[in-house]
Amino acid sequence: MADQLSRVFAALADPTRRDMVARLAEADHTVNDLAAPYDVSLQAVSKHLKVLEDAGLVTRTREAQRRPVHLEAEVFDLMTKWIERYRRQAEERYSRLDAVLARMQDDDGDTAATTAQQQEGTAS
Amino acid sequence: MADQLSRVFAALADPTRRDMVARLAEADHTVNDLAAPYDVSLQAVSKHLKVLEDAGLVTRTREAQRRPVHLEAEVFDLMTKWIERYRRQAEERYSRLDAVLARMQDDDGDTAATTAQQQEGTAS
DNA sequence: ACGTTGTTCAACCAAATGGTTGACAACACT
DNA sequence: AGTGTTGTCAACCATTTGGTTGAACAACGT
Repeated sequence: MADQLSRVFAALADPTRRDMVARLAEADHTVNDLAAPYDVSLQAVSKHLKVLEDAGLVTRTREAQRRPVHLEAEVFDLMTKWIERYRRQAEERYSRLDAVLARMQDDDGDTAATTAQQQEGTAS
Repeated sequence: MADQLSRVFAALADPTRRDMVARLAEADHTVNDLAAPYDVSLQAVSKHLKVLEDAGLVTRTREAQRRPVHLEAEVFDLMTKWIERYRRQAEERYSRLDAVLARMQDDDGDTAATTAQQQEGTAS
């Protein structure tokens, strides 16, 4: 279908699914249990769960007739790794830029109007 | 349209958009610049940028004809906050469960077959 | 065997998504 | 003034998504 990271992000892009994850963080739940608060059919909830399962966010084991749903929190790491990597990169870049701007203030350069992105583009 | 958290997750659910964000973490880019590596029309890239902009992940300022795209890394916090909250909650639950199981081992309870989720459901 | 409970599968529908092409707006360069 | 560069807007198309209903399946209690 798509790479897992895409599936995880897509799965969490829906408020109902995020709410399910939130509740599953507290305790495992059956499908009926999960469906109770929402004003949609049981089948719709089952579909949402399939999306979460395909993303690797939950697993379902069998227990008599019930299908307890269990949150697999490790998948969160996939996202945080991705996010943190680029957040850090961006922040480092901004602080480098701050340094450049501070230097320009001191020097009173005549290239002060040049935009930040060009500075960055040519910076080492 | 939808809440920002949903928009941010949805925006990052697309590999092309994630790649754009990755490149924007390094340096600001113009639209043409951004579009170069991808095998899609410029208009498609423009649409992707609109999605990222609506999510608050990027801003576009005007500079002559060019429209430099700039990454707004603060929005990442929205996601990490959400993710970390439930990850922590889930992890705490698991360690509590570990404690319960350990206690059961000691006691050699006859309810050992009872599933974890039921233990959790009635715990605390 | 039979009904009940819990859950999924199948077919369908409306809206959103990601892509296309064509027109055009804004600016820069002669 | 005329041309090229950079980017967006509008209309269209195919696919995906989130929802519905109705039927089916699976595991129990009787």
